[in-house]
Amino acid sequence: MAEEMLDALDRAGVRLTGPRRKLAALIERREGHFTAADLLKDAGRRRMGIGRATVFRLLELLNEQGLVERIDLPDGTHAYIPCEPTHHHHLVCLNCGATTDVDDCGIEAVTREAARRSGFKIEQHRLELFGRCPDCRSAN
Amino acid sequence: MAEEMLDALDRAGVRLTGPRRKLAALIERREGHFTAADLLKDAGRRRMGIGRATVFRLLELLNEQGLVERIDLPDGTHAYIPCEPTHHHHLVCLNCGATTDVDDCGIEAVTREAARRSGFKIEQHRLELFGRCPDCRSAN
DNA sequence: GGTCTATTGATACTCGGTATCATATGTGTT
DNA sequence: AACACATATGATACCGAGTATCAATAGACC
Repeated sequence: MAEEMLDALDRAGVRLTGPRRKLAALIERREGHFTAADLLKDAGRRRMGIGRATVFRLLELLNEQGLVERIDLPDGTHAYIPCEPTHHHHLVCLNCGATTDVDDCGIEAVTREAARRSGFKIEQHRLELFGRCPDCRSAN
Repeated sequence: MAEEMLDALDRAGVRLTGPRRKLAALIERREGHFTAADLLKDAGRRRMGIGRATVFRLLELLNEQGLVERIDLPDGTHAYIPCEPTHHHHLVCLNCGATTDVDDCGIEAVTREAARRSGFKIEQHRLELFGRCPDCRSAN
């Protein structure tokens, strides 16, 4: 997955620098959602000497490439999650933070119906689902 | 609608203070979504002498009562919108910021399907729709 | 009107993210 | 393999949204 990110960066025509490689590796080992601060702390613990700005810059790049998305947690805070660069929605475990992608699932029909009722022309939508992942369900 | 807010505050058992009444009136005259800074500026222009903290505190109260919701705009910024205290979703005009509420529209089926595919137990969801409102569509 | 607690505004602070800028480092070229 | 130069970097300062603190104020009930 770090490979995937580096490939995408390459394709985007930006440089494959040391800090970017290291950060991609750190993102790879993360599970569930994380914040920029989490990544920065990971890097700090390993004495990687990576600056705050660099972390935000990489996250922005990856976001542009669709490999990372910023989501709004129910508590109002932001987090980043690694994902596939196709249109999809996120399922977030409220207990452990694990995330999965789900594709369409019939949202199109919903947006069409909402458009019909409201007279709006709908151009974008965002759907976020929150709950318990299978592990956390069985763990209790 | 300002009445509605004041009633809700009363029901919530908090005091109906001057600043709260004034802010409720300001929210009433707003169209579309607004930020805390917008409200504060409104209040400042009218020399109401209302503090920053008070604005945030009222928005939080109204949010608890379901009369205001915080949404995440596509550009990543936050805004507040006045709304009804029932479960619903928001349609936001990308051009003028107008918002409308839409109710279920078949989302239940989508979450059920997503739950089936992923094994998650879904407890909450958030759907935000963005597009052009009827006025902005016809206005070009 | 008086009392007492909730609320207020000022201020300082935190936190996520961005702007700036001199220095360092990838990368395409030779 | 070294060159040149644009791109990326880290330090620092900054910004805007939101929260914590706290002495002063003002609703609400008697």
